[in-house]
Amino acid sequence: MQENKNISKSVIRRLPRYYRFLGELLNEGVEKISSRELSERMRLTASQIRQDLNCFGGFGQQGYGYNVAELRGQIGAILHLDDKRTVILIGAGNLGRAVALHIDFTRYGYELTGVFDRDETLTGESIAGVRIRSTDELRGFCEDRRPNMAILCIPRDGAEDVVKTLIECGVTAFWNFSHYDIHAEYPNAAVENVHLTDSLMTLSYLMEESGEDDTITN
Amino acid sequence: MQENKNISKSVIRRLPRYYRFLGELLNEGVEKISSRELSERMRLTASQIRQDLNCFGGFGQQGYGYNVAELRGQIGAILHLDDKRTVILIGAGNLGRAVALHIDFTRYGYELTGVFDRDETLTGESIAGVRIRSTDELRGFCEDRRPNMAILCIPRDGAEDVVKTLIECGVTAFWNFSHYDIHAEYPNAAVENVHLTDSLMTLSYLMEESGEDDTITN
DNA sequence: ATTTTTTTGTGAAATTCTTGACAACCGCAT
DNA sequence: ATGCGGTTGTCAAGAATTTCACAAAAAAAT
Repeated sequence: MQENKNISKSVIRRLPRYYRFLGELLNEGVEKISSRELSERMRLTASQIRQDLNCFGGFGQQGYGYNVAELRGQIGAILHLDDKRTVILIGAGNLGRAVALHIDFTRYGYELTGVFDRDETLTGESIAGVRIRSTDELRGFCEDRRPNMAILCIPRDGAEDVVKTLIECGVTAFWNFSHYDIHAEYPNAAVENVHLTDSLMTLSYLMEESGEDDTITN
Repeated sequence: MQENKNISKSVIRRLPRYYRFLGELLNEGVEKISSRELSERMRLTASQIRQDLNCFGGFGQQGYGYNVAELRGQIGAILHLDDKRTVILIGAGNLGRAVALHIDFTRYGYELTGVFDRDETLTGESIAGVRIRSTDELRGFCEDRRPNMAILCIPRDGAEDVVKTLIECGVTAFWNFSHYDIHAEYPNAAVENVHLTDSLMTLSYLMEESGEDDTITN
């Protein structure tokens, strides 16, 4: 499988949603589904679903559709959800805590192995069963334990240095909740920026425009 | 101003980022900036910046560039960040609390006026200075206070009913952190879905592909 | 004043993404 | 066996988005 013929980012961004919907269908006991049925449920075109899935190989069967369990498994594999990975959290404030507690990491193959905060008064406390360490220990810990991914829940000002340190220690993936944009200085790093305030501002725009119709395309 | 000639969603999604970078420039005391300089900073093309801004009117001056403070103000206005709005939070779990405490709502024109949770043992507690109410009070509260927006930090199963209730009470904007997809049943609603797990799964994919280069376009 | 440099605004080309259309195929009923 | 309804995989058209390129305009330099 995995044809790897230049998969576009647009397709990748839809895969988790497919995975989610297929999980729901599985819960409901649905065994097979056609691209048309799925398209109605997900509010997109059947053509897009077929096109997307076809990037990775023929998971469907003509006249039948797609087997829900199998397709979900395939997408999970494409997303590498079966891989075992370790993750550290930088920043144990409100947001960091919530992410650590709210996300079911094991479900996506991750294990939370370290939590760091520059506020030394937090050192020793635990979040999600993991002891909070001082940021001073960050470099030593990473060189030793080699985490695969780092979650950044820190203010903008500290972020640049932390990223630099982590890159030096070989961390190449970042789930970035900070207001700092990790950019192309590190071309081999994988970055997902979660800019909550950007999302809120987008909503502010949409709120006003949503009534007036025909002003927004796509 | 505001030409309103079918602004595409892609452009809208970039506006908050412009706003953020212009805020930083302002903090640094930068007075004017050219599309080229801004493009280097933001890692996108100068052409795109000019094209984007031009959707809303000519904010720049040839041979000079853009005035940082003025441009930021204009984008803020386009995003309606000056409007006064009220928002309620549904779900006072880890994530709900973190959002309530972490986001500086007043900065974007919002006031948090209500918090609801179906867990009655939380009733009476306060988050961010707002008393937690039982979900039973939701309908009454909304009919009375008419909040403009609702933040959903609840599990998937409760979400559908809550959305239905809120729509009936005239709430038309949703900042949705739940796993439930609010979809086109409500064509006039403005929705921003923040699917954290989708983002995590995307990162899982990118982690694996980021080394192998030329497999991802865009 | 005049020229040079810089930079925007914008039409058009290039690229990317989505949708439409249909042949090939499968399962099922007859 | 054979035909029918349904569905995929895929190619090509269509739409949207991004980039290019340059005239017009402003500022700076001479």
